[in-house]
Amino acid sequence: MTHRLNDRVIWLVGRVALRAQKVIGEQLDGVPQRKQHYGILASLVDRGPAVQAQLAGRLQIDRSDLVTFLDELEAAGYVERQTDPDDRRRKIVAATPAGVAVLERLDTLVHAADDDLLAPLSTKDRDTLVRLLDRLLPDEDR
Amino acid sequence: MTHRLNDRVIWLVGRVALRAQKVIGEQLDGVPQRKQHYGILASLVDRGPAVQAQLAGRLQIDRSDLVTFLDELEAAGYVERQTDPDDRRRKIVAATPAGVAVLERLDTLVHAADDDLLAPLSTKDRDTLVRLLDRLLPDEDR
DNA sequence: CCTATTTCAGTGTTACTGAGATCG
DNA sequence: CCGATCTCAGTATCACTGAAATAG
Repeated sequence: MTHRLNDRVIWLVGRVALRAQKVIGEQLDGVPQRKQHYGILASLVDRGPAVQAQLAGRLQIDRSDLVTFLDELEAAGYVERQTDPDDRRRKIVAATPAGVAVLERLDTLVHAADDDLLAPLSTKDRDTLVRLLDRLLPDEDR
Repeated sequence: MTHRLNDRVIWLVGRVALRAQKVIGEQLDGVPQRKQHYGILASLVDRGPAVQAQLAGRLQIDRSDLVTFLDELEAAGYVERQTDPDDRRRKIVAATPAGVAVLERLDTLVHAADDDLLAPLSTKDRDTLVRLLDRLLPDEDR
């Protein structure tokens, strides 16, 4: 009870996320891609192509915002949108080879940002933190 | 390397913070106070009165935004601003008895939100998570 | 006709920036 | 005159809302 704020995860995680945002912002400074571009490419590469609505659900990005991010990635040649032959309302999104390449460059930066953020923790503690945070996400997001 | 996004704390913590924000939003629905009001009151009560700039630093709230939140809390009678007699540029902010009371009501809601967010974790794991997250914050924020 | 999907425009929220006012 | 503090107005970022367009 002495330090309420340090005992409330709701508060703590917001603070840490704010700091994380700054750190990743520094790493991506001057790079035309952002956190969300990284997330989209990573999801497409690691988990395969997806229909936009699925992809939005997977990443918990608003379907509306996803349109914009995909527009940007498509314009840069990093993803492709193809109409689903089985249901022409849908568009299947996939990463291009150039997208895979840029993802790997971005991942280096994101990894560096992680190292920065996690500097106070040992390797073991980092793993524990990842595992615990992961369990807080709804199943469909994993 | 199979699931990049689940291994990057920068990404994970953003997702969790987003979920946390929703959960606390639900708990505070209909309550005129917000997360930041809670944070301010908790800091003032648990760590004592402070000059605005210090308080902003402690909470990592922008000094500019703090003005607005304090205006609201002061109008409601939950905090008082007094000019520092030693330096009349400064204003010392303190919680009033009414502020202490409302903090305790808010804390119940925040605690409930935490329980909701942390539902998948055991008590022990929750403690571990709090401890790890806390270590990621710069010293001056604790 | 109704539903699902993508897209677009507008809104709300939250944090930040820069400059003015006051005071030491 | 300089620097610190608080305040105010405007900007930027990011997520959300609601509806149009297209198609099953």
